[in-house]
Order: sequence, then C-alpha cells, then structure tokens
Amino acid sequence: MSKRHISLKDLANELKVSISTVSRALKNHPDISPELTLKIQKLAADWNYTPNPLAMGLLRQQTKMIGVIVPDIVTHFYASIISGIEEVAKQHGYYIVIASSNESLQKEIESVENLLKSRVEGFIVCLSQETNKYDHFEKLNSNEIPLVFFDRICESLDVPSVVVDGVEATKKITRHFYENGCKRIAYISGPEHLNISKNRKVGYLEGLKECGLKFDPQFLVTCNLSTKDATRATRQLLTNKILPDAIFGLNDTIAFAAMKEIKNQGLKIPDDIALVGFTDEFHSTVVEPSLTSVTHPTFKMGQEAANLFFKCIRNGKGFSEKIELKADLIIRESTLK
Amino acid sequence: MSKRHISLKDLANELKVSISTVSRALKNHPDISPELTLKIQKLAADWNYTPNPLAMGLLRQQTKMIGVIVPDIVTHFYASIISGIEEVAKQHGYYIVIASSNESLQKEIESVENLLKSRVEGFIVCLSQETNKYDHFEKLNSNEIPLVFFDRICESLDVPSVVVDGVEATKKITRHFYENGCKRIAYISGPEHLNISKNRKVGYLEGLKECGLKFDPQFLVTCNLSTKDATRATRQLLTNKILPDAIFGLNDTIAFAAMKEIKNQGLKIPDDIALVGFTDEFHSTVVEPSLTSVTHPTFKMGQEAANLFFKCIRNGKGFSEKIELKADLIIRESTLK
DNA sequence: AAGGATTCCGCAAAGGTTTGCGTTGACAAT
DNA sequence: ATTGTCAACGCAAACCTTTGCGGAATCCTT
Repeated sequence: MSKRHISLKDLANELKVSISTVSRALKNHPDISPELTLKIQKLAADWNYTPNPLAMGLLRQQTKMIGVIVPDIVTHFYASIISGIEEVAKQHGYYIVIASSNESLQKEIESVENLLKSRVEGFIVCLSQETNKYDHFEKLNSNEIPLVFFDRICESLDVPSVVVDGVEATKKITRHFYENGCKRIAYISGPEHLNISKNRKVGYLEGLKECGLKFDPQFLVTCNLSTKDATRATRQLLTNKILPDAIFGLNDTIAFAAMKEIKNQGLKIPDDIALVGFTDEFHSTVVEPSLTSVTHPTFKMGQEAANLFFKCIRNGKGFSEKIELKADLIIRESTLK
Repeated sequence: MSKRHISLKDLANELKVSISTVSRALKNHPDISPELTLKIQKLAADWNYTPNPLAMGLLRQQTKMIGVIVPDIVTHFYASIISGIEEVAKQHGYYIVIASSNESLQKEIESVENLLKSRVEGFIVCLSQETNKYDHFEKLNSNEIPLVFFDRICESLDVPSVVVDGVEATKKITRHFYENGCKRIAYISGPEHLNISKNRKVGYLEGLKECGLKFDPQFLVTCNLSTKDATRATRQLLTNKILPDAIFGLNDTIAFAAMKEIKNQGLKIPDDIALVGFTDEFHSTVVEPSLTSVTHPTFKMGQEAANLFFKCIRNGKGFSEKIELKADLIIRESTLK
C-alpha cells in the first residue's frame, strides 16, 4: 500500500531541514529566507502536500464537523434544507454529519450521543414529532455546545432558531379560503406539543375570527405525520354531519393523503372541498388539481440555520437570535372554485 | 469555556496513575490488576469518557469518512440511496461526507479534490451527466484509494459498481406497451455517453425487435436531464408527422415533464399516449393518471454500494465486483388503455 | 578585536491514543 | 545470599501540525 498522503516530515527529510522550518515556509513566515521558502513551497506543490486535518483538529481541538439531526432525509423539504446548511458550512470549511431521527425521540437521543462521541462541534436540529422532553438538548446547552433549531423548535430552551411565520401563513390560507367562498374551513394538525402545530392553529383561529367565522371544534383534527394517520384524520372530517368545504393540512404529506381520500369518497376538488398544502413539495405542481400551497424557503432556512450556528460559535454562550422567515401562499387550482 | 471532553490524561491525573495504565485498563489488559482496572473503568464511566476519534485517526491513519458524490441531493432517488449508504456506513463506524456535483463535471472534479484533502478514505460516486472523462477517478485508482460507482458508472474503469439492469427493465417496458396495443413507442433518452442511457436504449431496441416492431429513429430523442430540456424533447416528439402512442423517459424528471407537455397539447394519457417513468419517485402515485414506472431499489442500491466499499477496503487493490440489481415494472393508470 | 544586533533555523511541547519495551518490587527457588 | 520469575505499572515513540523560545552563525558597530 503506497503512501497516500505526504506530511511535513516527508518534505523536511527530502530537503534536509527541520519540520518547523517547512511549516513556517509554507505560511511565509519572515524567519525563513526567501530562497528556502521558495524551494520548500515548490516541493510542497510538486508533491501535492495538504495539511492533515486530523493533526490540525487535534491541535486546535476542533473537528470542523456539525451534527445535523432531521426527522427524515428523503423528503425534499429536509433534503433542501440540508443543502442550504451544507453550502454555508462548506464556505466555513466545515462538514456536516447527517443523522435521521426517523421521527423517533429515542433515535434522536441516540443521535445526539453518537454525534457527541464523534466530537461534532455543535448541532443543527429539527425536532422529531415525538420529542416532548428536551434533556438531551439541555445537556448540550449547559455544556456550551452550540445548538440551533430549525422549523420544529423547543420553545422552552433559549437557543437560536429559524422558523417560518406559521401564524401569518395560516391566516393567509384561512382568508384565501374565505375569499373563495368557503365557510366551513377545516384544519388537519399535527402533534400538539410541536410549535408548528400550535402556531398554525393560532393563525387558523385568528384567521377565522378576522373573517367573522366562528370556530367549530369538529373541523379541527390532529394526526401524527404519517400518510396513514392523515388518511384517517381526513376520513374523520368527511364523516362529520356537516362536511367541511375547505381543508388545509399541516404539511404536504397530510395534504396529499387528504387529496387521495377526498377523491376516493367521490368528492371534487376544489368544487366540493378546497384544499391547501404546506411546504410546497415538487408534487404540488404535478398533481391534479395542482395544489395551492405555502412555499417554504427551505434552502434559505438551511443557510440561515448554518449562519446562526457560526454566529453561535463566535459569540459563545448566551447567544440566542431567533429568525422568522415569511412564507408565501402560491395559489393553484385546488382552491379556485 | 468549560472542558467539553475528558481524556485519558484527565483520568490518569485523577487516579495518580500513568496514561498507558488507564488505556490498558479500559481494554481489560491482563497487565493491569483487577482492582485498579475496576477503579479506572468506574471513573471513566462516571466522567463519561469517550476516546477522541481525532487522536485515533491520527494514530491509525484513518478518518473513518467516506466521500459520497451525487449529481444532486434533493431528489428522492439520491436521498434514498444516500440513506442506504449511511446505514451500512454507520454499522462499520464510518461517516459519510456528501458532495453534490450538480450534474457538473467541473464540480465533480473539485469535489474529489476537496474530499481528498479532508482525507476521506475512499469514494462512492454517481457520475454527473456531463462526465465524459475520468482522469480524476483514474488517479484515485492508481493511488489505491477505494472507489465504488453506482447507477451511472464508468465502464472503462475496472472498479466495483452497482447498477440496475436497464436492458431488462426497458425490454419489459417495451413489451408492456406492445401488449397494451402500442405500436409507435418513443424513448426520451439522456446524454449518450452515460451507461444508463446506452443500456436502456439497448433494451428498447431489443424489446422492439422481440415485439416485431421496427425501430423508427424519429421516436428516439435525447435531452439533458433538466425539466426544461425534457419538455423540449417531448415537444419534438409531439411535432412529428407521426405521433407516438407510447413514451417512456430515462427517469421520472423526464416522465413528468413529458406528462405536463402531453396534457398541455390536449392529448389524453393513456388513451392517446401511454407513458412510463423510471425510478418511481413518490410522485408517481399521486399524479393523475398515476404513472406506470420502473421501481429502483434505491435504498438497497445504497446499501450494496457501501458493502462493496468495505469489501474494497478489506480486499485491497484489484477488487472490482459488479452488482446488477433487478428493477420491477409497477403498472399504474398511465399505461392501461 | 570584542561586543551587540540581526538573520535564520531547530528543539520541544502540546493535543490524545496505542503499544513495545523497560523498570520496579515481591516472592520463590537454588 | 544470590539469582530467577512474574505481576503490575511507567516511559517514550509514533501519528502530524503549530509556535514560543533558544541557539548558532553572520554582520555591523565602535
């Protein structure tokens, strides 16, 4: 097995100088004579020397790795956010290590443990839907390990975060429904401890009030974020004595499940029931009817989260900037009666 | 800034023993007395000691990192493969560092360079669509750095790879079309230097022959893999003097673009034109009509690729196992006349 | 010519871990 | 009393890099 990488020592041996001299020459240290500097730099270039990041990491006590924990990785939503994180990380010379919680609290806790063992310098996290206790994150916080939340955040922990304005977005949705003649607007929400569920509910209620509609509890159902349970939730709505004439789901998984179920029941979209999704996956445009949806600036969310992370590293403890991004409502066929 | 991680030295200092004793005690070395071993292990557990991977890496000259280069990361296809790779990598105590070539040869080359600088131990790669020269990979090969290709491979390089049987799959498609009464079967292909384009074309031609249909060059068009160019290619097919009555695309991006364009032209699927996709993204089921598609065992592809990688590490140079996975044709509405 | 200043480079430690080998002390055997 | 054996532990090198400090050689000054 030939030597894969060459070190300062190799250069030093070849040139019969000390390792420190080589190290200094490569950074143009004035202590080294111009001629020697040139000679060393030439050899380094010829031999394609690159510093060993492990040695540097050991010296500086940093791994240049960020742990990223997401509920899943195959969804466009998270994949796109990860891209955003990755872009900013790369600019700072950092790598990201991705772990998927699979929407499981247990796996989330394990991921934190494992990433900690790998000496990641900090975390960028989107909570799993099960997560309702936060000990594993509080531990990080008290150990002053940088932590940034995005999308699904823990409100009881004072850490930096980036979210979209769910209140505003759902208000828009509700008003949009109303302006299209809908009066019986239903909302399929997610687990109630999740900030996104709560915020969107607030916006929903406020939206109803603004439109002069009164809230009917039977139009508010919850589900976990699986397609199966979303289908069940939709069916629950459709077996009400009074049918809703508009439905929006917490995310697009729910919206698509709802769409299928509505069609299955022989109802027409948008004529019988208008439908709105959330997070605007690619499917939204290709489905029929195309789905009105709230676009999430996913890539930007990732970028901002990473930016917060690096601010966090620079500013040290106590830094807890919160960013709230605006989401746009993209109107398509599923709401145009 | 409190000390984040504790080291063997910390334990040694506390217990007034040497570092080497601590190290040995933690691995139950017989040289260390049982009592002392116990005491050391207890303190290590209490203080939550974990070995510093950087130090280990420096010692063993390994980073436990695999460089994964994909054309893009936000597609379900690649995301799912990455999941598969990640799962196997984790089992082996390895991490993956993901780089996206964005379908650009230039970025692919840069990614190889950068990952090499970070001392990844090897690569798992899916070629960018532009990639028609392979110097950057040959260099790896001659330096005995493990390299595995998946899906889009370089046939002139004798390295391990995992692909799906595109010939067989496209033969199935062609026959399926024929059995549903289609006679004018068109194929929207990708860049011609890509193995997947070539293989699928072979299957297409063989399939035609088996069905007793003769190949008409105007039914074979190519595009790069963008939605835009796929739309253009579709339009090209639809402006033929003779319209095709069946179309299949190299992948689902193309298929969806084709679907939109066909609808735009006021044609009906499958009645006027039957349509088949490739790689079976989630959209296939939600679109209308639902899309007949060739399912790719993406997760398994990732797993197999990672397995090959580790075999490669164990077996050293000259290892070049090739794996060919079978793909199933899932029949949905878009082909049922 | 002797002193100080300057130029140029090497030594060694630090970061954490593993491991071959050396060292120490106790005890048994001769 | 001397040698040998063995258990139990420490030293130091190696992996690679950075950097404060010390040292040697050269030059200039008086």
